[in-house]
Amino acid sequence: MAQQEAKQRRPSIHDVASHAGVSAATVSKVLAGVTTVRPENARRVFDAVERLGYRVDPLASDMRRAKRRIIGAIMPEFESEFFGSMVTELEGLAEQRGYTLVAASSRESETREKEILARMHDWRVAGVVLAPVRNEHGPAAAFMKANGMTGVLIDRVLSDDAFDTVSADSAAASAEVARALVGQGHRHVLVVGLGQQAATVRARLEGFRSAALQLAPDTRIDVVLSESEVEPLRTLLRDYFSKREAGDDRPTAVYSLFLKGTLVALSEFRRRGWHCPNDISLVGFDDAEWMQATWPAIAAVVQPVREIAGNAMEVLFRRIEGDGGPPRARLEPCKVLMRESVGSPGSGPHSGGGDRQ
Amino acid sequence: MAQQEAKQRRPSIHDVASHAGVSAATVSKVLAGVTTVRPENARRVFDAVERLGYRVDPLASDMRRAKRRIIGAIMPEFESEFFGSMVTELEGLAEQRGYTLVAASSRESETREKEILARMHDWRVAGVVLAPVRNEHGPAAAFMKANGMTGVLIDRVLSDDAFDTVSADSAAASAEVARALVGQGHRHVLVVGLGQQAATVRARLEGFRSAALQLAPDTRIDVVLSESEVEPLRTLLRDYFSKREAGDDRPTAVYSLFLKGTLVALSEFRRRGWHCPNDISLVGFDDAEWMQATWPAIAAVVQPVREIAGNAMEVLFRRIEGDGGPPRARLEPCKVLMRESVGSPGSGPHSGGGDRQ
DNA sequence: TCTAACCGATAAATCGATTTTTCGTTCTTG
DNA sequence: CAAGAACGAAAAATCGATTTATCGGTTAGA
Repeated sequence: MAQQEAKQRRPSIHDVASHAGVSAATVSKVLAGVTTVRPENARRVFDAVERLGYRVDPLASDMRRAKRRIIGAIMPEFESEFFGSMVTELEGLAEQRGYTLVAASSRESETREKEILARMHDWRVAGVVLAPVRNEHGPAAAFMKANGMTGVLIDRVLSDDAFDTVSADSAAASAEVARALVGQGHRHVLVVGLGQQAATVRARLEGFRSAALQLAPDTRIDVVLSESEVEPLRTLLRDYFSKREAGDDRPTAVYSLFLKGTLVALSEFRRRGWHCPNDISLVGFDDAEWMQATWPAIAAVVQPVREIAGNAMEVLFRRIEGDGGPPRARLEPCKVLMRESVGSPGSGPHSGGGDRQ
Repeated sequence: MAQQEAKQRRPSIHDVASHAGVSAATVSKVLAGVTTVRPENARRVFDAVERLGYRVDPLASDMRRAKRRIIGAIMPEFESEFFGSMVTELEGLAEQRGYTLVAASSRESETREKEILARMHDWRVAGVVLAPVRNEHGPAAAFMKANGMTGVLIDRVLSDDAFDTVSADSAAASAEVARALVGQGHRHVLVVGLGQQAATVRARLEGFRSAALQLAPDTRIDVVLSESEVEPLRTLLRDYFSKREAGDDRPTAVYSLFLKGTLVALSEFRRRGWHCPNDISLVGFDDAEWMQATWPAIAAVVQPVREIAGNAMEVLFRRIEGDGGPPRARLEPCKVLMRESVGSPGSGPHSGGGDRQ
């Protein structure tokens, strides 16, 4: 039933109206759940809807209202598990409230980020969930501000004076990593990161540093940051290890502040024939499915994707519904999974590839 | 300049018209590039557009035309690199042609897949790129057919009598994997897969089997398939290995037909203390960034994401523009990257964890 | 000279809904 | 019993564009 001839024009609200013998306005009201309609007419409308297989055209529907039921989501990339599941979550939450999510990737470019935002503004989206490439002070957030758009900033942000922010509590997680490493006896740790993501990198670095130094003031913390690209980081890391190896004072552990850094560190270990955790320990910010399948399993900070997405959507819809309170910065706690890639620095440097496990 | 008062109603085409001293129709024509407008008027329109910061409302614009400039994309998940970059590519291609991409995740559920499709039909999208959960014969494709939607099916499909299909040439790639493994001396290989994805799983399995048997007719090929979920596969695999280990006839190599299978196999190796490639070799369908950073690096079949996306969009737009030719099934060649996880079965079974490299 | 074709532009219809206004009944109530 | 409130539904306005029909004014051809 309700099987219409394919390829045909879909029935409009007027078709339903004439089939039910009422006006289009009445159909609209019935479907919106207005109670001031005679039951008899409501029934006939429902019948006609059923018979014609009618469904409201969201485009036409949104046309008439001030706020359209579309949410925009801008992520720096779609290729990682973190942003992938973030989009999945956001889409589900938007759908729950009858909104459509339009997601776009800024591909780690602030220029593109702003263009996408302009296009979403053209669509007159009700709200935007923006995961900025760098931080909350970029051109995209400025654009949103200048055009009075409503939105939430997530992930690589700390706090903002115009928008709500939701992100992982990087500092606390990093402090926990520091406690774990220092607790295992590590006193010389290398931290690697990407300077571009200034907002969170600083929080992660300082969280780690202060916790480590508090527990063991003699801890030596080296830092290798690449400005904006991942590849330069590989070179910097290579140089760093070469120098340290020559001077025989290489770190006993590496803490990567972002996923690609973990991969770069791992492959640099490979190149040098170092094995985790005997030759060096490794912890990375951001978990991934493969990390528990490889040997050794890689220790990682797990970001609370569901919580971030859920909170972002909640606060966003509050704003859409007119909440005018001051913007709030929310931090969600992470989980730190200490896996086999972390051990005591016992075996000492240059221990070679002998025994594992 | 063009900096309007924030939060204010955006200028409509009528605002531009009155500022330029012409009618809305003229503005529309000028912006559409119609040449039958007096240059003087065109200039005034452009001036007004500039002054007001006017941009066409895509919603209102699409309202009036039969085909809306929206493309729907449905992927089984967003969490993997493959589908993540697929969405990125599709989005870029849609944007290039002035279309907006609305992506949704079916979360590996055929029910959800159909619901999403129905919603996209409500939006009257111009076309759909569907990566079905199972294959081209599912309810989603049937829905598209019944409603006369235009679309392309990608990835887990072979060919269809109603829609164009674009996918990786799984069979050829699997044959190449077979040649590589047999060439290295493997004569007992386990193939693991997910039965749900019938379309491609069969192609991959048969491609592998026929090539292997052709080269070495005595090759023994075991198959472990889980019907639809990943977790059962873990159990099946565990049972399989236990039995084979007891009988002292375990395979010397594993070929996983999909990414999660590779992860399951890897962690099962971990559990048993088997190391690649000394104790067992491993090749997986689907590449991932981490596979070249771990030790050993994991051999994998790389699917041509860009080519698949590019072709899908090209054929889709051809259909949107009215091409009525018979549907075509397109196969894009894969690359096979043989990495360290594959070696000769020399060390023999139960070789233990001694020497690596 | 009169009509036909042509030009450029405007008015009006249209897309498919929602929302406001108007209007005819029926029900209260003084 | 008449005035007014209440009710339910239809008519009309609206959202912001595109497209078609129309129209006045030239110019060309018969």
